[in-house]
Amino acid sequence: MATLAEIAERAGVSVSVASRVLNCDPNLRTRPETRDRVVLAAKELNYTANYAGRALRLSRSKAIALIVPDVSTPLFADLLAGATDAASGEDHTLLVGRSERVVADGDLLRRLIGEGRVDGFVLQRSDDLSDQALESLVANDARIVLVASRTAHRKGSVVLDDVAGGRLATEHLLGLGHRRIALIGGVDRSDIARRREQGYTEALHCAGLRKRDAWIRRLGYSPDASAAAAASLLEASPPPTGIVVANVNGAIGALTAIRQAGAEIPEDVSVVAIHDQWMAAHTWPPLTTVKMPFYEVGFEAVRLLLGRLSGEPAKDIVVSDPPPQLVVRASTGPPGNY
Amino acid sequence: MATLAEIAERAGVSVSVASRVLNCDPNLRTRPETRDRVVLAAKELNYTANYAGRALRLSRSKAIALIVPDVSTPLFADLLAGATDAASGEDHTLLVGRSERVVADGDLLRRLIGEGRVDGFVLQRSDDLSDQALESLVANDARIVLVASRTAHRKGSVVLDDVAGGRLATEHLLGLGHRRIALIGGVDRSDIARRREQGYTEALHCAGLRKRDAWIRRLGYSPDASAAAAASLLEASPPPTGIVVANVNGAIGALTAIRQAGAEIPEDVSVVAIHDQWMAAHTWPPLTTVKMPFYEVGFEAVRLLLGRLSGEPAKDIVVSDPPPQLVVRASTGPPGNY
DNA sequence: TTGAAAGCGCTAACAG
DNA sequence: CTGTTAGCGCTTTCAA
Repeated sequence: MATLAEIAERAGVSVSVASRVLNCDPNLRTRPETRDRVVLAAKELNYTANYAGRALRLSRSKAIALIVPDVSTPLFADLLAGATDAASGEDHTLLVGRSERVVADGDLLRRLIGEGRVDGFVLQRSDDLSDQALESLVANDARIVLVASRTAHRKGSVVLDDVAGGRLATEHLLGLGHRRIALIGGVDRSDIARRREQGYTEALHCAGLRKRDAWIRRLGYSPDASAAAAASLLEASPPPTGIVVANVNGAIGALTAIRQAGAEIPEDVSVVAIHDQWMAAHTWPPLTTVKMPFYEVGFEAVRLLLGRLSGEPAKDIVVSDPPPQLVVRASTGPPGNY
Repeated sequence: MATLAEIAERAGVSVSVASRVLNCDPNLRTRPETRDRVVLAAKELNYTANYAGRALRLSRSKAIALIVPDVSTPLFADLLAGATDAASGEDHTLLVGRSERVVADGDLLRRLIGEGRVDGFVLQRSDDLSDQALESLVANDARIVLVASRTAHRKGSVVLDDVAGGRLATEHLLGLGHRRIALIGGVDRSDIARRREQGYTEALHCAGLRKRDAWIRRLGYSPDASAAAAASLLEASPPPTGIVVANVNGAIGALTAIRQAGAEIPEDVSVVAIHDQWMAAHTWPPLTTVKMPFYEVGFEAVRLLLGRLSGEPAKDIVVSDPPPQLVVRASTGPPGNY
């Protein structure tokens, strides 16, 4: 590749002028003609600035990493797309990492930053990371932004409007006439799960209902955990006629378990899930969901991170635009009569 | 972070010695004691080599990119895991890109290399890229390795044993007693699809059967395309009693379409898919699949790329270890009697 | 056995 | 308006 020196030579100027022209240095005063020569030379030689040279000089790698617990869910694709778009919009590259590594190797993050490979991180917490471990991992580091979940003592996060999501899912069931509505939530320590449950509770209250422990399960978001939860809910007496599952992937497992237990969906029990993904249209029956703006979360998270890296103050963001949206398919219907 | 100069100073040696010690330079002869002092100093200061400095000096970024058409399928997770493991095993970082970009911006790849952001690419072809476009994209560039598919005129690829996969899926149905076996394949120009179809054909031949065009659909791997294909297959006369779907995601769509058409699985028609993913255990009925070693493909691909980058000759690899493996679930059974 | 020094490509402070 | 130059952190050649 062409170097800056070559451009400068060809344009008959010094490297510093070339550099400043190509970087659009605002307080560079140059006669248009020299400017044009530089631009032309750069184009002719197909110049692109060398990354390492710039990084070394600026001590900024212009790369950030997105660390997630699970890339095997289509939800991740949305997050990644948002993050990638925001990153490349600001001329940054995005690395993807899996959080098991990070958990196994406590100061991996700090080391990656130390090496100068990346300038910062967007981190999606893994559910098996304790609050304490998380806090110590992120400390008060401005170079780490938390995504989807947040912590009590630290600003710098982007989350969904989980309360609204939980409320919307529950209200849908309520609107269909359900009164015995169960919740398959996440594990206790997940703040996401707590917020979705709060939405569920609020919706119930607004309808003059109270939440009943017998209809609540908190086993986590995996298909298997939710399957187990669903099976046990069907044995409650009376059993619920509708179930809010706090995560699509869990709901997919729940569907299987319900059918294996011999119940019909939605005749015997309706199921609505929070989050939408393509597979939801291909379950049997197709799953009613609440679509959450996860792309936007990814997008905002890298915006926030990049902002912080250039000195903006810390803040916590709740993405509420677009708002959670109900996608009605066939897994929900009016309650049966038993 | 500590710099090499700081380490050198603390150890009372020159930077060059420090560098050579820390890089385990084989033809460096140093007395153990100096060596130890350097190592100790590095440990005390928690030294990690600065990335940009090294990259600039070596003109090697030690980063490679994995470019894929679709991150929204769990299959991608396997590929990524394999690629990541191989990359970090050789002290490289992995970037992830989506191929739409690459297609939209023809010389993105070359530019990324030019900038020195990455040393090379593992590229998974998108089906809507024509053979010609692909060839011109990768040319004979040693810094690009193709994954999952390959081209006629160029070495440097890692693919699955698709023929074996297609054969195994078909033999499974044959073994259950099916004689009218259909194929929902990929689009014509996909070499993956062609190989899987070849496996299908071979298995049929071995059983003394011939493939019939009326039982073959080549619409692509998406759930919707396969759904349409499945629906149309059910209207063939006579209809097939078993269907091999060349991709899990397609099969998930096919299942839906078949049920919507009112047919029972596997009583009326059995379905087996190539590739396995967690969702297959949660379809209804749970889907019988042929698990392919996609993690290994990712792994081998970056190995191959890294090898090529350090001068090894080009080659094409077919990953056949572990071999395709049948995962019997509930979507296949003996043919019904109609 | 070890050290000095050049130079990778870039930006920016400073000098003209 | 433009040029000179130092220096970011590293590796490696060459000399001692």
